[in-house]
Amino acid sequence: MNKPKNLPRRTVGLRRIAEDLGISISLVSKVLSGKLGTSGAQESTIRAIREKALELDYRKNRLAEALRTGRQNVIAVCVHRHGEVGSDIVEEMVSGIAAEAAEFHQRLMILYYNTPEEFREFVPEVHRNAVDGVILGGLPHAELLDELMDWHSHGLPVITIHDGQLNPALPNVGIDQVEVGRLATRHLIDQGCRHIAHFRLGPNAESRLAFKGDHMSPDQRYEGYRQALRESGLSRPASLLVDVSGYNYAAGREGVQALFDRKARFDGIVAISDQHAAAALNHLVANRRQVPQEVKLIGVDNSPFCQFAIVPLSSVSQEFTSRGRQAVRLLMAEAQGEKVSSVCVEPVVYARESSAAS
Amino acid sequence: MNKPKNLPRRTVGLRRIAEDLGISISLVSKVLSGKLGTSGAQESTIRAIREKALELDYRKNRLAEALRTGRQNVIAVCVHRHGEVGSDIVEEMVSGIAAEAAEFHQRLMILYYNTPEEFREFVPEVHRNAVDGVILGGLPHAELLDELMDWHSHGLPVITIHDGQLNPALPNVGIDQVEVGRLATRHLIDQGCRHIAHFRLGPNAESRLAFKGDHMSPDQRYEGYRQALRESGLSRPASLLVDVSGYNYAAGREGVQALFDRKARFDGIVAISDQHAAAALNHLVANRRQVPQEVKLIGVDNSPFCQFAIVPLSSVSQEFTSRGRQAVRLLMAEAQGEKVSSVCVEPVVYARESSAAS
DNA sequence: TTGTAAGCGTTATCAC
DNA sequence: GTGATAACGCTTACAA
Repeated sequence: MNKPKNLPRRTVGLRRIAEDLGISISLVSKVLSGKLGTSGAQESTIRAIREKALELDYRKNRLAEALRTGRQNVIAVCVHRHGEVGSDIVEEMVSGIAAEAAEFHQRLMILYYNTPEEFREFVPEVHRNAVDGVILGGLPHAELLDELMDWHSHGLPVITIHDGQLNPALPNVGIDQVEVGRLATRHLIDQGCRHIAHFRLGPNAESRLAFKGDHMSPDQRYEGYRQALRESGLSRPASLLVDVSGYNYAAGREGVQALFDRKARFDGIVAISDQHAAAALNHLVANRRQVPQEVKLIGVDNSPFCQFAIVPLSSVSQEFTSRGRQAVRLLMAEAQGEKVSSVCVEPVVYARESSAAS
Repeated sequence: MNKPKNLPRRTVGLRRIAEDLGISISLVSKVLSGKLGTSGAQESTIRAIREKALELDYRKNRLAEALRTGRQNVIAVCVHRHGEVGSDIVEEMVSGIAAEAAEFHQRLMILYYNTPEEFREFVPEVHRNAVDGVILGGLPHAELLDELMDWHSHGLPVITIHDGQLNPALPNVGIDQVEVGRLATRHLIDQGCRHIAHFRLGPNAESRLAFKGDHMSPDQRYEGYRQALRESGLSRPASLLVDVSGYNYAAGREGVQALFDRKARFDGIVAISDQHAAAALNHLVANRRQVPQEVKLIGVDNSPFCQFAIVPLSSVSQEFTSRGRQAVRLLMAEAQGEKVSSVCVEPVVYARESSAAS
C-alpha cells in the first residue's frame, strides 16, 4: 500500500515537462537534446521548456536513452595486476580511465583479476547486451587472447593497454619499451656514469612466461640500454649485465648481490622496476656505498615509494594515467565505427637524488 | 544500406527465444528469471527455453531490466585522494568496491577528486535518474556535507568510508582510530619498547582543517597511544610526544628531527602514517641508529612500500578492501529499503622487521 | 500452465 | 513548428 496510484509521478521525465507545459513529449525531447534539425521551434517554447527542465531539475534517464539507441554506456575494464604492488600503475590507469569515462558519460564495470580463472568467471558478464566495449590493462596474458578475439568478433571493441599490441585487430595504447631502457640509460650517462650495470629479465624468469607470444619481448628495455651505450660509445662488459628472476624486490636484491659477488666495477644501475632500484639502493647503503656519489640508480614506473626511499629514486614513468584516458578515447572512436589503430606514448624521466650528478 | 530490414534480428532477446519456440515472451521471461511463482510451467517447456537460451547465447539486457524496474544498477563512487600517495588505500578501497559491485551486477561511476570544486562539477551527474546510490571514500571533507545530505534527502542512499560517520543519516563503514593507535603502541610494548614516542597531528596541521566538524577527531590515535601506555603502566614524558604538520614524509622527518633536537631517549616510535615511519627510518639509519635493535617503528596503512624500506616497516592496516566491499553491501541493503546503520571494522597489525624483538 | 497487454523514458520517423 | 506513434527489451498484473 505504499504506492498510491493517484499521486503525481515522482520521477521527472520528458513526459512530466510536456504535461506541465501542455505540449508533446517529442518536442521537449528535440529541444532538450538539441536535435531540432532544420525546422527549429518557437523561441518562446524553447525557453519555456528549458526553464521547466531547470525548475523540475530534469535529468535525462541515460538508461532509457541507451535502450532506445542500442548503446549501453558501459565500459568493461579488466585489470591484471599480479605482481605490481606499490607501483600504483594500476591506480593511475584506472583513474585515467575513470576520468575520461566520466566525460563520455560512460559507466565502468571493473574486474581486477590475478588469475586467468578469475578472468574467465567474468567473461559471461561481458557481452554486447551489457557493455559497449572492453579495456584490458595490467600485465598482458597471451592465454586470454581467445576470449578477447571472441569479443572482438562479436563486434565488441577491445582496447588493450600493454606494451605492444597482442593482435593487429586489437588497438593498443602502448609505450616504447626500447625507449624506456634507452632514456633511463641515457639519463645516467648524462649524469656522468661510465660503467652502467643493467638488470635484465633472465631466460627463466617467471614474468617472461606470460609473454609467450611473439607480440612482446621483455628484452626491449635491454635493447634500449644497449642502444644508449652504443650511442655514447661506451663499452658493455658482460660483468655488468645481470639476469634476474622477476621485477620484484627480491629479484633486485639478487641483482646487486650478483654485482658484488662478481666484484664488478659499476657507477650506475639501470633497473627495470622501482622495486629493483629500491632493493639495490638498500643493499648498497647497507654496504656503505654512497648513492648517488659512487653509484647512481634509476628504476621504472615512477612509483610513489620512489619518494620515500632513503635516497629518493629516479625513475622512468610509463604514463599510465594518460594511457588510460587514451584507451577510452580509442574505444569511443571505435564504437562510433571509426577505424582506429594502436598508438604509442613516450616514456618520461623523473630525476631524483639517486641519479644526481656528483 | 547496411541495415537490411528482412534479415533476422541480430540481437538475442527474450523475443527471439519466444519466436523460435513459438511461445510467449512473458513465459520465457518468467522461466529465465526464475520467477514462476507458485504455478510453475511444464518441465519440457522450461528445458526447451533453457536450451534455446544457451544455444543462442542469450544474456539479459540489464538496461531494459533496469528501465522497467526503475533501478539503475549504477553506483557512484567519489574518492577524495589528496595526500595519500603510495599508501594504496584508494586502490584497495576501489578494488573492494569493484569486486562487490560485480557480484551485485552494479556498474560504477567513479570520481577521483582532489578539490571540492572537482567534486561539485560531478554533482549534477549524480541523480536518481542515473545512479542508485553513492559511496564516498578517501579523506572526509566536511564542506561537502550539504551535497551529501541533499542526495540523501532525494532518496539516494549515501554510504561513507571514513573513520567515523559524518552525519547520523549517512551510514559509515568506519574504523576505530583509537584502536589503531592502541594496537600499534601495544605492539611495540609487546616487542619490548619502554620509551615510546608518538607523532601526533599538531594543532595547526593542514590535515586537521578538513576535520572541522565535530564528527571526527585526528587525536584518536593519540588517545589510543595513551590508553596502551596506561594499560601497561608506562610513563608518557612530554619529550616523547611530537606535534607534526601532516601525514606526509616531510612531516615524519620533522618528527624524528624534533626527537633528536630534544635529545629525547626513545626506543620506539608510533607514527600515524607509513610515510612518517619511512621518514623516521631513513633518518635514523642515516644517523647510524639501529632499527629495530635501538629503535622500533610502526606506521599506519600497511602501504606496499613498507616492504621496500631499508628495514621492512611494521604497520597497522585500516582494512580498506574489506570496507569497500562492506560499503557496497550496505548500499544495496539501503536501496532495498532496509534500515542500515554504521559499522566499524577492526584494524590489523602487520608485524615486520622494523618492530622485531631484539 | 500459458498468454495478453501495459508500461518503464527515451528517440526517430513521419504526418499534419 | 508541432505532435502522434512505434520501438528499444524487459517485467508483471491479470486474463484465459
